[in-house]
Amino acid sequence: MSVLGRVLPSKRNAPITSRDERTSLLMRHLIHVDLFRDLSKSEMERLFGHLPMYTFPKDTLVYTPEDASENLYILKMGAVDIYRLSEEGKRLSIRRVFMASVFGEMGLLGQSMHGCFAETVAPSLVCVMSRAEMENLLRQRPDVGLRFFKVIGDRLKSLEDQLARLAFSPVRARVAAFLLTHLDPKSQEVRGFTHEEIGDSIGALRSTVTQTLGDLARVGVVEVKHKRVYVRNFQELAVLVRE
Amino acid sequence: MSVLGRVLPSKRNAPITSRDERTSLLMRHLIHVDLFRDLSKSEMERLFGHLPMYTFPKDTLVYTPEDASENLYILKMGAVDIYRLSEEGKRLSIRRVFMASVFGEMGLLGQSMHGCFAETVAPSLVCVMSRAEMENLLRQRPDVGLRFFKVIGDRLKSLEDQLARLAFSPVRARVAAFLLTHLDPKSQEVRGFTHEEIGDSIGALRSTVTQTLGDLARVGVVEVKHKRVYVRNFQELAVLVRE
DNA sequence: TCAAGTCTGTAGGCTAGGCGACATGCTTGC
DNA sequence: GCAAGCATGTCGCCTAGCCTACAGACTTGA
Repeated sequence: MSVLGRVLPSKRNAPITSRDERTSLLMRHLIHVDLFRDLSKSEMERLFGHLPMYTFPKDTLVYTPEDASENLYILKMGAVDIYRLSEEGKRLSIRRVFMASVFGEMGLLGQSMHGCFAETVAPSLVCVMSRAEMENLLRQRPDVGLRFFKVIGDRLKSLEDQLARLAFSPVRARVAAFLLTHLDPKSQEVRGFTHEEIGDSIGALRSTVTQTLGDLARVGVVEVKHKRVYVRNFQELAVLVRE
Repeated sequence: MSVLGRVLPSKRNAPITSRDERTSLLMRHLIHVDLFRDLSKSEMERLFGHLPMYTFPKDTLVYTPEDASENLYILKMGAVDIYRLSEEGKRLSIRRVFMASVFGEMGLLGQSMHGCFAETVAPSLVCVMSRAEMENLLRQRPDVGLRFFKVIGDRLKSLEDQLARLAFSPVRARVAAFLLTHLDPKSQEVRGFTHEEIGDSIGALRSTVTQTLGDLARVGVVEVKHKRVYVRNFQELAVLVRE
């Protein structure tokens, strides 16, 4: 039923079974997952020690809309895109998940048919927790539930923001917003997204995004390199978001 | 800080304090709130007996984006619109809440500044639960937390659906979708919404909605009356949603 | 190092739907 | 029962951004 085994039946995504290897990998990454920060190391070991873990190459489906499995996926390394496809095959990216966060939470929320694909955009290490296990954890530790609320609150907020921007703002403002929310504060740049991916996540055509980035570059707000956008005028960009 | 007292300082929205009246109103409506179905009558009485309750006339703000209060609102009677306003004052309706459901859950999810207005669209009876009280309840009764997950899962799903439709579908399909989701199965009609309200909730102009409904009527799919749309061809409408 | 594949730049035609404006029709409160 | 105020019908203009198409640039793997 799950695509896990179906799409990638090779050894590459076979569960990692060596006890030592498991424990080491578990502990090294789980402690960074915000959702579980209330748990002690020993509790994590007890709760997660037996969970299956998978490695996926780039461009691999983790789940699809047809997939009825209700799991919480913990992304320990790599990156995963959550997206929908329209009837005609157009893509709408909902979000990109990076290491030490979780995805697939809709399955836990009684929304198994939520219409999303989850696809790795980099080689990834994923841990899978079933709904039953999660419910069990929540019953034992309501404080984890409260953290979970926070995580989901962020999702709701961000979805409402996206919805409002799509309804109100022209492409230019949506591009500006995308750049600001994906800006790496250190390097002052946005990397890892093609213009097409940006378009898919703000609801615009690839060529329109290229055009818009070109406009922004001409005005000196950004500098565009291959798969890379350097933000030169943070202030002005923040103004453009509000148009 | 809360707008509760500020906007409506009259007696009309003063808390109802008579013990008998309270209990009667509480029990009559709380038992229909899905979120609390795991609780016994006596538990409800104990947990909710002391909560403030308010009556609001039509067109009254229950909270605003500036409102930092973190409450869960239980709508016992009436109807409330949750919406955002753009910079230029354009409205985007997120959803309309009817009796026996809850709203304001974002406040509980650590999103006090979530940018939404809640406004009654009919005379309403509202019960208010603070974040602390809710957290307390969740700690005592994790099963209520699981129900809450379901409620929030529905919200996430519906927001994603709206987002996808806004990104992919033309106005006509969005109108069709609106009609289907707000259709009263008994009377086969959609009532209570002006064309402007429909527009605000699908991200379209009032006049465009009127135009579109006219088109649908000309094709015989619906019949349009004042503030009322009778669906005549359910099948065809369902097809139009997918365009 | 070269070739294939992917990503980006650019341009022209085209239309959905925004925007404004006005006229007519309900309906509700006095 | 009337008048004021909403709600609806309709029209024309106009632009953002879709769509298609192609060419040049960069990157990557063999």
